[in-house]
Amino acid sequence: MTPEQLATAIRHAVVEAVEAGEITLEPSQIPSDVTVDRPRNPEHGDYATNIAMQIAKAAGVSPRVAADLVAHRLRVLAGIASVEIAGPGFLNITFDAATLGEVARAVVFAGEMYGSIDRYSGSRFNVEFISANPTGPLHLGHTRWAAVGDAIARVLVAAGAEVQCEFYINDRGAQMDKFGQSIEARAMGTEVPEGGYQGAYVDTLARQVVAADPAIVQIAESDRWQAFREAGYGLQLRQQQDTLEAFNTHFDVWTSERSLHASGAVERGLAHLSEHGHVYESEGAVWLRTTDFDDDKDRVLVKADGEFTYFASDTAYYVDKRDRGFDVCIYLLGADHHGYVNRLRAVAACAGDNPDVNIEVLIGQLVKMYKGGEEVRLSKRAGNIITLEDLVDEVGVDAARYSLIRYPVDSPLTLDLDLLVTRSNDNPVFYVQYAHARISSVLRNAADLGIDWRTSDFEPALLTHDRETGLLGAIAEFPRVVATAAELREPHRIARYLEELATAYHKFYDVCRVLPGADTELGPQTYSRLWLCAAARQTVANGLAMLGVSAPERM
RNA sequence: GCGCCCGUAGCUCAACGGAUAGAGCAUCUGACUACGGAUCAGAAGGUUACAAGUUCGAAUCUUGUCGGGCGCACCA
Repeated sequence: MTPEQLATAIRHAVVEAVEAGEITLEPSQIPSDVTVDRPRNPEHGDYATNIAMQIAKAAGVSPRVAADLVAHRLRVLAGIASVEIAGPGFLNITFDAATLGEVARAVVFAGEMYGSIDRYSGSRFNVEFISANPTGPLHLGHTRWAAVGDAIARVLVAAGAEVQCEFYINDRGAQMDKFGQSIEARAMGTEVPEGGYQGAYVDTLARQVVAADPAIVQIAESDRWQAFREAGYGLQLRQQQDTLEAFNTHFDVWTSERSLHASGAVERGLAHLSEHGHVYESEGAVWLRTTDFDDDKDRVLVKADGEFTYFASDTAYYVDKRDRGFDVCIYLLGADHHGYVNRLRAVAACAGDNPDVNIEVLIGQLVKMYKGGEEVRLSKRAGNIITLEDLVDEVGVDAARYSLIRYPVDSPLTLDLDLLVTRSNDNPVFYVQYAHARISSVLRNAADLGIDWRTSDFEPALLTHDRETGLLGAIAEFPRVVATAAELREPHRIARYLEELATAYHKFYDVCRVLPGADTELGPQTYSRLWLCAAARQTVANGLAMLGVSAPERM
């Protein structure tokens, strides 16, 4: 019996009590999601539920009475050893040893699919993140989303969703012109224009552009900056793409703002919005009445000079995504863009969609970084930006991704580069990976001894040691953690869970000898513990895969 | 001024409204001539910023105050 099945059984017991006339509840008063916790205190059993306290009031009975009605229906179920009523009305449930042990077998059989659930099967998600200008390298501000956005996508996939990761290239507008003019200036040895790009990378781009096309310097001065702009654009975009692939973050689709205009998607988007009646003209400009839907002020789509605004591209892009068949469009934005939330939701509403369903804007707070006890400030002008590549060079892909993913994004994150490079528990990725390597070592040693646990008898009832049941319980939690992480779009829950799972394994390993040694002989216990090890390793590996972090067999 | 986010151990942070608020780091004390000591066992460390409220139960929900971050374009 899994925790999920237990929850179902508990709900069923409530329904039975109602049908038997023992308590009176409306169908809506029976919780659809029954809470089943793993208590911290082992005296409280393997699992605990608060169902009695939830229904007591509506049923007009005391929690203890409600608890008793549920308890005696659970006690007769196969696999449940005991059900006790405790405290204000908690039900503390203990499984038979074999019931818990069966988890190991199920995990081994499920393999890489363990933890995959069907919560979102049939749903199509578009996850857009980073979406930087192609005018420079990706920096720390983008890095958090590069890791977290990718992990969110992986978790949603594990939850059964069809997911497309998308990068929106802001390749239109004045900043691109400044970019071109800056490269040109460096190549021609002239002054970088006011407000232009100063970083050393501009020099590098200039050299690369000229090296690839020496004739570019011969172009007439009036047109030359545009040639530099296009050449630099191509190089910089390529560089961003290579960096992200090396970071284990893959985008299925790269959509450029220019292409939205070239393909007529912008006009189509505006037409779509007009049909829904939220577009109007005023003071020579065309506006979207976003104030119909909670925005502070209406937004301009077409300026008085006839130019489309950036906002026009955004609205068209949203309509385009929905036309491509996505049920939910997720936007991951930095805190410096939180002012966009209401207007983006308003766009969805203006397009005739439900902003509570079809669009989701997640805001991530900014990342600070310390080195040598001092904050490393981000400043493109001063040229001391930390790029995603810098971070990876310092700490490696696994540590960088893990450190960025293991915290919720709604609070600002402070990372200490000096601690990240040390292989201590300040960087728990090593703790988790070590558990995987350690299990791998045990299984390797077993094979060297000629022990084939797969073809041996697995006896789940032998796994009764506290450290064994603790590990089994941790393994059994995984699918529920995936469900929560997916529903809340919080992949940090996977990381935190993996740390608990690793702890459970290390504790088990410390006390429970697996392979035959001085005091232990090859027998059923060895085989059963090897099954448990295999299940633990599989779960660790599956969890790390959801974070895009490697699961090494040796470290 | 208005809006969003945050305030938890010395530090970095956890905790889908549940039982005694937990980890790691730092400090202190222990554990292998058997499977990887990058581990494990233990000690110490708290008025969950503050004040009211909601309820069987609040770090979590509501309101207010204080403190910090970010944002309020016919820029992109």
